[in-house]
Amino acid sequence: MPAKPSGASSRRSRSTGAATASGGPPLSLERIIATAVELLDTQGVDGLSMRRLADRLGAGAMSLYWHVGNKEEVFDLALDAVLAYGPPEAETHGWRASVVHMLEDWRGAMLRHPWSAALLPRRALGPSMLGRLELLSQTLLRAGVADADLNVAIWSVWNYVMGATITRGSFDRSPDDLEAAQRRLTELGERYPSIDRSRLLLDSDWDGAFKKGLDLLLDGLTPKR
Amino acid sequence: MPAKPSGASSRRSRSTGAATASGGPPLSLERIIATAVELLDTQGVDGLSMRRLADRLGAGAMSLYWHVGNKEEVFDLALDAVLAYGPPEAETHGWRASVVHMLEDWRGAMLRHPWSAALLPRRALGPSMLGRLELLSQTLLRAGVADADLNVAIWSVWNYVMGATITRGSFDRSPDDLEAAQRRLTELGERYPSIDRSRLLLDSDWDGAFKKGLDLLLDGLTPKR
DNA sequence: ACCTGAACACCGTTCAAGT
DNA sequence: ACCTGAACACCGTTCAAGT
Repeated sequence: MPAKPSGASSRRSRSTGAATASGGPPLSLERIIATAVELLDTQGVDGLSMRRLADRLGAGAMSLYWHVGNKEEVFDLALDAVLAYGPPEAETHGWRASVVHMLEDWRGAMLRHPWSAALLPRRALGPSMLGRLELLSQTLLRAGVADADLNVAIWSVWNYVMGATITRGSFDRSPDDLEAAQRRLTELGERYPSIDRSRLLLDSDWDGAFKKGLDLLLDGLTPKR
Repeated sequence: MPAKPSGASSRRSRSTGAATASGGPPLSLERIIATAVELLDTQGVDGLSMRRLADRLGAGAMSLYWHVGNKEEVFDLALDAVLAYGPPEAETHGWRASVVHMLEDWRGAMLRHPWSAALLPRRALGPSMLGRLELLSQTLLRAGVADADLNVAIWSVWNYVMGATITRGSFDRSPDDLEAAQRRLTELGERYPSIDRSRLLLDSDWDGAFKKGLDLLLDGLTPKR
């Protein structure tokens, strides 16, 4: 069994490269991950199979296993790629702005790649999320959160973003679907009068609610001045 | 194609029943769901296959499809079974106690069946969750929440419970695993000094944090008297 | 009414082999 | 160093058939 790079080193293949059977560009970790993300975005989690991924890359079905240990690693790498964070170019003023920026960017990334939110809790934390956690941690300390309260504060924020985004994503089906669901609720009639009446499934300002709740949460977690 | 019950009617097979090939009790929706939950609890989401489920029931591989449309329906039914809610026998005093009771019961159910939290956002809302939402809705109204604020309040609570439980469940690996993860963090050294120092992955009082955060949230959502 | 096996179109992964 | 096909042990589901 030859030594495999197994995902760590992704040196680009130098020279012209014999390339793949169908004449496409040669395989590389970057290309594999980029195509995996593409496939996940368009076909969903169940749409990603090693065989389909290889096919899309113009490669033989088993070629991927040279670059990658197994399918789980593909998920980990795609997830980490999608969650990468480069802090804003412009100087943000104040700890609050930088926390909010990071969290909204995180949420945005998960909504742009709807498979990611559901996947994130099931995988180990990759560098992208560790980086975000580190930034969050440092910024909260800078904001005056006591050492003893730090972990609770971090997890509260984390939970808030995860809960809001997962829910929002799951109700982000087509308007027709939502209408149908709400109609089903109405048919069930007397069984669920209150949530039927409030049109719970339809009238929800997700973005506004997110911002508002986040403000409340940060107020609560942070020492009052 | 004969008319199938397709999950709605679950009338029990009367008479002794020819039973299954291996002589076990006859199939029924109840038995199928109960065994599915068992399998999910012991083997996880990936451990549930239609073939394995049938096998465990002492039935031929394809017998399930008489009782159930497809695998997704098995998930829906197992999820709904696990999330059923019977309000407490004893009279609870006050809206707050009854909200807290329902939410902690919900959280408890998801933690007892670790596959359920991750699955819930991906499936349509079943009767069990609709019932809980209805109860929550009515109770919040009783607590004085204005009609216009109701949906935001409901989703805030929902998001809170989901976020907290999914995260908690995902970090509920063996202590050894957690130690290893935290050690890996330490090795990465200067990269994540703050979360390494706070032992973020290890020192987390999940249950305490949940209760505290829920109290804060309910205070914030409910009109101050 | 309920259960069944054969068959189809897929999977992930190992392995020995090619260049 | 990198890519490949054959093969293995699985999947979910359809269908025609059994009782």
